[in-house]
Amino acid sequence: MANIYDVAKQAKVSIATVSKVLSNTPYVSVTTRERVLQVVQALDYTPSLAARALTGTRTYIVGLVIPYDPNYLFRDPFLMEEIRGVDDAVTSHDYNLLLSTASRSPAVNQTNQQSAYARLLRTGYADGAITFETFEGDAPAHQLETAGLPRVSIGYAGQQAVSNVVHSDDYAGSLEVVRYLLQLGHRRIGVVSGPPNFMQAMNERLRGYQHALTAYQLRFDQQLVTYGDFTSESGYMAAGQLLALQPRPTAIFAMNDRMAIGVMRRAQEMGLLIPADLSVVGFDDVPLSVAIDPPLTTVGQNAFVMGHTAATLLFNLIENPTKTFDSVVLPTELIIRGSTAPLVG
Amino acid sequence: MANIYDVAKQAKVSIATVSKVLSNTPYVSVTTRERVLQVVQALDYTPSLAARALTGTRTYIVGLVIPYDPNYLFRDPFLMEEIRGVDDAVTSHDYNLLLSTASRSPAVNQTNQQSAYARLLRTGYADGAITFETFEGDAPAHQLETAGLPRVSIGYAGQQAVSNVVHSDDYAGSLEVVRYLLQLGHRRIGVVSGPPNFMQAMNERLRGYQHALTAYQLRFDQQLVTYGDFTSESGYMAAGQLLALQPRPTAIFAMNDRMAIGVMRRAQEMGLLIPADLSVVGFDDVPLSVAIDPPLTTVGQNAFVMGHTAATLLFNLIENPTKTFDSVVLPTELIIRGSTAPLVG
DNA sequence: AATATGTAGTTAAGCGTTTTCCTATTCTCT
DNA sequence: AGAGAATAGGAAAACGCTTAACTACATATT
Repeated sequence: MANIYDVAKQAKVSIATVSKVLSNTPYVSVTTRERVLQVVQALDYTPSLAARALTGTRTYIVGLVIPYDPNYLFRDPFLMEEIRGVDDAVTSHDYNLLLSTASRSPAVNQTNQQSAYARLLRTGYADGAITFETFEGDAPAHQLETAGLPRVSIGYAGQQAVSNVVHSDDYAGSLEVVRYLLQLGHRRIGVVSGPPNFMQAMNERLRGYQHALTAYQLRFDQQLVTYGDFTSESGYMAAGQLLALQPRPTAIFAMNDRMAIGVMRRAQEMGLLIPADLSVVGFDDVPLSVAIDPPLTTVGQNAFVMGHTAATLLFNLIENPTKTFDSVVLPTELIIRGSTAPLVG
Repeated sequence: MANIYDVAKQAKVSIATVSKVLSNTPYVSVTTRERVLQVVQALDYTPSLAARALTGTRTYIVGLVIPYDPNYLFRDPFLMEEIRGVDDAVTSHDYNLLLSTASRSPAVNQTNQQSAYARLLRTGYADGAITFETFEGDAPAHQLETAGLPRVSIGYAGQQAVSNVVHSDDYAGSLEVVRYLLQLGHRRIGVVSGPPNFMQAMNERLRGYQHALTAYQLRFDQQLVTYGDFTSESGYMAAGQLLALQPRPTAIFAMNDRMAIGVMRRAQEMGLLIPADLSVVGFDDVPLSVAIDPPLTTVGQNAFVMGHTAATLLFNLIENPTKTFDSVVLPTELIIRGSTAPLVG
């Protein structure tokens, strides 16, 4: 592979000039710049990451700390999209992504003694890091921060005062979809949430639900809230519970699409027509939600954009480490399809 | 952070000696070695990756090329486990993982102009690469190979003559489970496969199915083969098709556990008892398969081990690039649970 | 006793960049 | 026209490590 000397020689300049051209430093004449760039092209020259890193300026690498949790796999389709978003942003900044998987319980994994965060720091080899919602308390985030490594987390901060987080506006999305159901005339709205205290996002969605009710002077009824584990099977089960209630709910808000699909299946098996007898809404807007019958009304959130945003924010932070932020909240979108209808009678 | 000079100074040796100690080069006295190691400990010294890479010997980084395909997400829980296995092996070798996501169709992603493979090469920054089953033909693999970069792929080689691949013994696993059903007395065994020509693994499992039949002098009946898309919903649909057949199959082999769960649900809804009226088997042994009722008989394959193995093989290859191999096939395990029973009557 | 061999450790070159400090040339004023 | 500023480019140091080549000494071999 060509190095900077090869370029310099062919362009008849010093390596310093080549470096300047590549870093857009001023005081290089247009003709020289052009000439150098042409040689760069011709030789397919890419600066060596290692050498760049060694000079101490930039490593052109950001760490990606992926949480691993047996249960967490539920979030998977989302995770993958988020990663892709991160990767996209990172790549377009000419950066690279260094991966670490982090076990929730360190014991799971014998060989990995150090935490993913510690490893990231040890190599001294990243300009920043993207982490996901910190199960492990704020220790890891702080660990990175005290080491002076810019970090952006995807997810909620939790009780801890962690800054630089990005997540969807789960509260508002939930508020909006429940308000929509209320406007349709529904008053008894069942809920299928995620596992209690598993993800902050679920709490936020519950909060949105409650506030929507309050706005309509409705009492919150604990009976109407059930808990699934994100699988469509658990939605199916939860629906059984909810639809046995007297009086029966006329709408069900499942807090992800897969559970909503389970709800629909159960309802249909019970002979209920959707949306005539029961309105069903989900959350996420997974591809499957358009494919089913009737297509699912849901709250859209864009995992790719989330990852992309997080990475972009990280680059801002790398540019200017003092410009931290509290949290960036991405809007959700109410997507009305065929699974909801006004309450009749 | 401490560097090699700090260590050398404290240990009262030259930096060369420190380096030798760390790389286990002979001709360092035990006392000196001990002393150096103690200082290394005390200073929490870790060699700079950048500097190491620059000397041209090793980068201590391997690339991980993750395929991305909207449909591919179905394989997700598996992918995540495989990645974890890779990460585990890589970490225990004191290596790091550089991530690239590769889109099946380049058009999906505007910003990523170059293929993940090309990017990996450009940085010149990996000692090897792990890739996943190559949708994109053998071009990428060859691209890496001609660049002299050791590579191991997880999955099947496809039609192309790609070496250094590792995958499960799908054929044998399938053969074994179908033979087991045959031994139980079943003769009409329905199949729910994956999307046609999507993954080589599915073809292998079909081949196993056919050979098991042949061994029992049974004719292969195309009617008994249906195709799902790995979701439990698709298993549910496929089961409807299969169970409408006359005479009805007495056993169904779903080629992943999620589809098997869909099959079970459909059968149960139709009033069939499992395993009394219908035996059901899956493939993969996902955590859920023990949790359902009855627990699912399935073919276990270990994604973590697969990833770990691939990485370990890659390190062998890095040590000795000439020692390539054709393919490493990981055994599967027939796991008999409650969803299968001898055919009665 | 002289030479060869083995062991322990050091010196110094080199990896490919970035960047600071210089020098040289060309403008721009007065 | 001459001084100072702006522009253009180069020389060389520094980043932190590995390794080949070397020195020095102790031990073994003849």
